[in-house]
Amino acid sequence: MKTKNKNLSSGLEDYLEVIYLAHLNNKQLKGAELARQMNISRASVSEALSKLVSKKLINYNSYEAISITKEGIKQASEIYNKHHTLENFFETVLGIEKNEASENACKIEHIISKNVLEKIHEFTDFWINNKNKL
Amino acid sequence: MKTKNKNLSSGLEDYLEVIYLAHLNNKQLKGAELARQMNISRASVSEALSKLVSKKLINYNSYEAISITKEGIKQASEIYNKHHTLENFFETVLGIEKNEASENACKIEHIISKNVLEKIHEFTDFWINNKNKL
DNA sequence: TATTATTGTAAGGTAAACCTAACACTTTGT
DNA sequence: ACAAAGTGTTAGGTTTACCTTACAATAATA
Repeated sequence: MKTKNKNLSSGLEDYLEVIYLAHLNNKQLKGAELARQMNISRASVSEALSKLVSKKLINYNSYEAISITKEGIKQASEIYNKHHTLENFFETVLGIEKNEASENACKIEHIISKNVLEKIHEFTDFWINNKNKL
Repeated sequence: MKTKNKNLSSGLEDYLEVIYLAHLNNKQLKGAELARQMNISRASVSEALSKLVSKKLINYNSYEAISITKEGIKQASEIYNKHHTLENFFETVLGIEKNEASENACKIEHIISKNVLEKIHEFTDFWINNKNKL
């Protein structure tokens, strides 16, 4: 007796994030291209896409470009914001180099709580405005 | 042609961490107790313990207390330090409540890079010494 | 348009972590 | 010392997320 689980797995979040990015950049994105970008087999992408379709986060028909739904955008942008907040904190406050900042953000974005994220965001803003006083 | 993988999975790191804690507190720890603490079946713990034994991170014989090896201590203490550094940062710098700080640390400790961790540590120290100036 | 390239999917497989049920072994308490 | 309680392992399942191989469908191009 399994019911729909509201929360996406890290994996599905990753797919959705790439799709969202393509959407932001007005890039057509097909399954094969997604597979290339994520370094994952076309077969696995195919499976993942049907999950995202059944969760109504994307629309997709074979051989057409993937499109993201309103709800998909909502969820993806949350993840994407987390990514940015983390990356920004790592770079601006901790002085981590962009690449490493991004890699760490990519992993942490899926598991950090909303509240901690907010605090990190606030702190980064605060830091930018006040670090000169130290 | 599979060779030994140097890195532990998150899961095995969790087991090792609990074993390490018992070691620090001079507590005898048997598989069944470990299962209880981690809310996992005895069967799963049994499997996990044989993996840790084969990686020479613990010593273990049925019905005896689990003991951790030198290498096990080395690896566990690294994870444990990460946990502490993160928890401390969340509490001290971000003002997160202990429980949430710990929960987030538990997840992030397995995936954050060593370098970022060090920077967080340094920053926390710096913050403690200088926040009064703001 | 015929051929080649690209794209998508189905089938079947692997590996990791978990589970329950059943059974065997060990320890404890009376 | 023996029954009850506790502990450990095995066998067999599930789920998730990958994979390869093989084939089918579509698109691009000579």
